[in-house]
Amino acid sequence: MLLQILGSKRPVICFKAKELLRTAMQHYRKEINWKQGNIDLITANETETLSPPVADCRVLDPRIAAWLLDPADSAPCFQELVVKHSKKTSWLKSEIPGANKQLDVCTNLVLLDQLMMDLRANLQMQGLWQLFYNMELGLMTVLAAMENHRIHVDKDALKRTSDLLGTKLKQLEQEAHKAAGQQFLVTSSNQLRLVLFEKLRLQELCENKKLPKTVLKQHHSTSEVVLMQLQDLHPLPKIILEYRQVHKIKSTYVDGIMSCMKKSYISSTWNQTGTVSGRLSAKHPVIMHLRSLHFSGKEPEVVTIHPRSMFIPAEGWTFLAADFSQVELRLLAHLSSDPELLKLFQEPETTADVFSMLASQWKGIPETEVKHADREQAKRVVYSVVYGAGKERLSEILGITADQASQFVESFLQKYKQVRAFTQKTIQQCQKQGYVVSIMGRRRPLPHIGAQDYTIRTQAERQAVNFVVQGSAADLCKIAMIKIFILVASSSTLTARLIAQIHDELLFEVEDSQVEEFAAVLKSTMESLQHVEALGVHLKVPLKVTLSTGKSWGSMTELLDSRSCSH
DNA sequence: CTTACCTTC
DNA sequence: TCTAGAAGGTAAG
Repeated sequence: MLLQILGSKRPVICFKAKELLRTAMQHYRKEINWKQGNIDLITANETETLSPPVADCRVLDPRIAAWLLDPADSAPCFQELVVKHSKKTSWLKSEIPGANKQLDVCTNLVLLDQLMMDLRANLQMQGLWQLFYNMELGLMTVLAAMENHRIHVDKDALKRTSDLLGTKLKQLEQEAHKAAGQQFLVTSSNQLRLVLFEKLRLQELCENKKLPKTVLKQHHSTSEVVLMQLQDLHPLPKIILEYRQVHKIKSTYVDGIMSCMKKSYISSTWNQTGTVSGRLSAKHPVIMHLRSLHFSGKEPEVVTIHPRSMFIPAEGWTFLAADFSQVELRLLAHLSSDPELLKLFQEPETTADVFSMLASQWKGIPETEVKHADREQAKRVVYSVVYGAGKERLSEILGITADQASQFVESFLQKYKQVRAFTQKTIQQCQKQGYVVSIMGRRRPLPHIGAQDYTIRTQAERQAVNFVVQGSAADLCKIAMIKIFILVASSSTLTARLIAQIHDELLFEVEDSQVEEFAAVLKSTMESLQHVEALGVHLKVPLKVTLSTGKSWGSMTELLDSRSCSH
């Protein structure tokens, strides 16, 4: 019924309870334990590699079922699930003396069975069974395999950067002491407050500005906004700001990873039911958030830290990353059928990058002159606008006035007329049925869609639009993961393994000799998802996958299509 | 604008 | 003094 298999932390649940239980008892050295809120029954101490028969298995997890019905309540414990979704709640409450007491295993098995049957009926009624059975349950084994795999980390390099950042912090600390004219604990906001406001009396130099006070006591705050306002008056605030930035990077991205390491590797835990949009989320560490950090070194030279380059493939293996280019924008083109937007993707065998193109148009510079930052800005602008950003927010991003920003929004939506039609249609539909649906049938109830309160209602409206696109992108990525997993599992030669998923990017570790072969099959498999017959998915735009390889995650170079190279 | 996680205050 | 939660920063689109 409920097994924790293959050394994975992922609980696994089956219908054929008795059989599995017996088999499990025979094959594993297991202890039966029932932990409330952590619904595992049997813990297998032995591990086994995931092989095709396992890849095929479907085990019914009520937590995932409940999450599909309403992604808003993410990780309820078993008892909560029973109370919320099972008809047999009375059974739970009345016949078992002491509701808080741990129930015996048999009782729980009966409850679990009933719960899963009720959930099944509900899923089928809501048209979510396919999604549950084929997508989410199929993904479960993929995630289990991914969690089982280790990502090697260059611990020495990590240690070196940690030390480097440490010295940088020491330097900044000394500078701060010099600027303050005294020793003090830089990390302490109390001591900083004493120095800034009682010793240096900086607040007297800017009485025209209002300095926010802490809520409880009427002290001056030392928060970032305050320091920003003070930075022209004295060197100290700026030093503190830089100190805090470097300190944060060090603790989250360097020491954070280090503390998650076991020996020489890390292995994130993936949460399948952690988001409302259907995306995955990862913890320990959040490999999704790693990025480069630039800061001034001792001399004028600039030191750059690449946390991703600490991640290295196993000996004889290479990282291969596959990225769905502009997925959400492509999906928006499909969903809205906007002719201008469709043209962007359909017409040119797109050599050009959409965001670079838009950046060059908006900034009036040739496309070859478009910098990475320009592209990034264009991307943020596009997504902000289509997801309903207000003029204030947009003016922040673009660094223009609110009036200019609202003009910008107008002209954008004027050019891509059907985008607005799509958002309106989505909101209407949500108002009518109380939920929105992604391209593969994932749904999100939005009870506040008809709220009286303007703020609450409009937020729900934006969430509705966002979900349809973001949730569809999540669907696509999940299908891709499953397809590739099955493909590799059923191949007699391929050994590639999935390391991580960063939303629209899949990171694989591939044997050196197989890189080309796998790259080709990966690309075509992912791009073929434009049409998924079984799910009735037929996108009006092609999907584009870009591949890159490298001997570290930090130094990936684009892998160009071998076919286009040969021409 | 949305979706996450993690640290600081 | 401690800690829960808001705020703010990061990522992704």
